[in-house]
Amino acid sequence: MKATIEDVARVAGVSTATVSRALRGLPSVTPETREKVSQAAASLDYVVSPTASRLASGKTSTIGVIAPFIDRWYFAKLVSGIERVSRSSGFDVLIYSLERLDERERLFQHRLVKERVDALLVCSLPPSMDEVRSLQQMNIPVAVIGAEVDECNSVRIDDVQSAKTATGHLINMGHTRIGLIAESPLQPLSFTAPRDRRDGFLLAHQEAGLNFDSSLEAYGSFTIESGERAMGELLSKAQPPTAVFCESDEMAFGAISAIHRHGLRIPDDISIVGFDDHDLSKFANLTTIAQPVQLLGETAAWILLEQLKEPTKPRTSTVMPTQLIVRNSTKRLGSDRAGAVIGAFGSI
Amino acid sequence: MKATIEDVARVAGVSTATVSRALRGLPSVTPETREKVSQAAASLDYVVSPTASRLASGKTSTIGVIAPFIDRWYFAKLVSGIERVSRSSGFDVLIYSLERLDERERLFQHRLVKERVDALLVCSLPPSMDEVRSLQQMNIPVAVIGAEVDECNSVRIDDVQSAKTATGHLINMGHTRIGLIAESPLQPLSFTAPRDRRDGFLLAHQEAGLNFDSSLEAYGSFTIESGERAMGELLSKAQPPTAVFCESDEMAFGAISAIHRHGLRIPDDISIVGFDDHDLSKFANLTTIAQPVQLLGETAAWILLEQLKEPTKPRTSTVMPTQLIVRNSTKRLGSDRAGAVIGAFGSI
DNA sequence: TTGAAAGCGCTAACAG
DNA sequence: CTGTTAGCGCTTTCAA
Repeated sequence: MKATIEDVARVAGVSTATVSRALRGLPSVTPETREKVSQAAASLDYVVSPTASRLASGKTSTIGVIAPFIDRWYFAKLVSGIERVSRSSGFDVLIYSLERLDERERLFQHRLVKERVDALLVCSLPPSMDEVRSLQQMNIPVAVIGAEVDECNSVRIDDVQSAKTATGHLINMGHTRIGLIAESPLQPLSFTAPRDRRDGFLLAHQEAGLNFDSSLEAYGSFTIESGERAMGELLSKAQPPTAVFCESDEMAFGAISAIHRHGLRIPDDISIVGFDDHDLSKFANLTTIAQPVQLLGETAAWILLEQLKEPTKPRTSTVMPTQLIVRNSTKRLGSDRAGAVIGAFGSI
Repeated sequence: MKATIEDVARVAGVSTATVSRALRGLPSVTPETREKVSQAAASLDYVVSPTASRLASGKTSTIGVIAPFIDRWYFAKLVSGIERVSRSSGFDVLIYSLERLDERERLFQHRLVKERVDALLVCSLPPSMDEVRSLQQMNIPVAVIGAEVDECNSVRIDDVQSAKTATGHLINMGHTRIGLIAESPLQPLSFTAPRDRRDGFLLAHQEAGLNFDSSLEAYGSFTIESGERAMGELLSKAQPPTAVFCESDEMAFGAISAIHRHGLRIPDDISIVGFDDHDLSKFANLTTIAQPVQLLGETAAWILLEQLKEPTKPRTSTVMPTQLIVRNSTKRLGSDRAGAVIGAFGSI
């Protein structure tokens, strides 16, 4: 029933070693031999057993992906990019989602991963010191997406600069009381992007000689719901902000919702800037920072694959460009509403 | 450096066979022996080599997931559910995305998959006759999510009934000119859900003694953009519909966008019903059919795992419940707007 | 309950 | 360029 390499060898009239070489496209095989082998393999409907080949070669042809979630827009896009380039190089992708925190330790600590993966992609989770050490002990190529980590490849955007640009846009429009919807510092998974974005926000103020009223900071957890709640808090202030920078588009969606629920209008009463350029942002007419998420994933996977081919390749640190996309959720403070452009999700 | 089962055996003073049995929790091992082995393993920081154990046992402890995309809300949620329950049973999840169509053939045809997977989960892609045959030749448990397929386990919702309910809601509200934004029949990947939803839509008309004006049908491809385009077509009709049923929430988002772009209001000028209950639908105030997507994934994975444990378990066909969630994107034809509820994505 | 030994199907030296 | 021969690290009869 299921043909092995021996069957192929027999039919082709060569040794198993030759079959192995021929099928893997190694150079030292005559065209004729290769052809003979291919035909034999085809006639037997033979496919190599990845398991056997992994055991013998010590290579798994698999890239591991560690991500905190996989059902959020950002991570799904990332994984999609990773999967695309990995598979096109014949690599499998093994996903480790960290939704349960206790798995985190198990994942980074043990050889569990090392045994099943040739390279590792860590998404948006700067590993702790200990974890970095564990990673290094694995002695496999590692790339981190969305953070800069010593000793690891990294692919990311400049969160500080991007947030500064977003905030600068608001400041340029004359806003001075600008709110911030940021990730709670209590968040157990320690991302760096939120902190960086907050820094950029602050930096923009500083460079503009503006004072940030820290009562205008509210916390969310990168979800719509939390963004809505946070915006609710800001709106309940005695003197609410005239503009708000949200560390993610999803929180911005929540904020938009809260604003409308309070009977206010965007951008007339409040301007909103998000971060990500979520698929829906265009339709929500949200001014935001666009980052090439899928491309981040593709690039990171590509770097790892290159390093697997050529182990001497040096570590790289790639910073991808972002772009401020001005839509209709922001306007100059005090000005009339610009034109007659109606937002996508007009009031229902 | 890396300990093997032999090292453990030596330290524990037993044979490798016993180590294997002890570590896998097989019954025929004295508590004392097991304890000795565990300690030895721990002291050596030993983890089994999945590769070796796979080759020896013929089991991969891996579930394969075939999905057309992984960066769309529905599929990401599905995968998330699958991953959760698989991993908690010690199974890896291998994702095969079919974004490139040519991969489809390769995937179903060959033993490529069979060699790396103990069971297969096919998401929303009713396999063709040939493909079903291929699947059966693999002789492994297969579950299909979102479609009913002979000889396979299936986990799904009742798309016909759900769409009928959604449409019925519109009809109950007095609408008679109801538009339909459906998947293009030209779509190469053959899903059944779209067809079923269309059937349900038609059925609702029929049972209400209503005639469906087929000029009110427009096509999309389950994306926001395509929904927007489709709605644009409907709005350009001499006599546009007063309500529209969209086969997915994402297309509904696009439709909403188009409607506002045309200066019309929801639900005052047009009512909209979607399908899915996307994370954002609550905030877009979209009336829709909620389906338990993550649960579908969890259930399907669970069924497969059970069948792997107990190969005699019969195939199952599970239909999960859906629910009409009435929000503020629909209203009775001709009535005043209900109350003062303001939509989440109020006009920006 | 435990051990000995024979593979699982392939790859990787090492010869030739 | 091709064949021979050891393993890779585990599981699994079969005996004891």
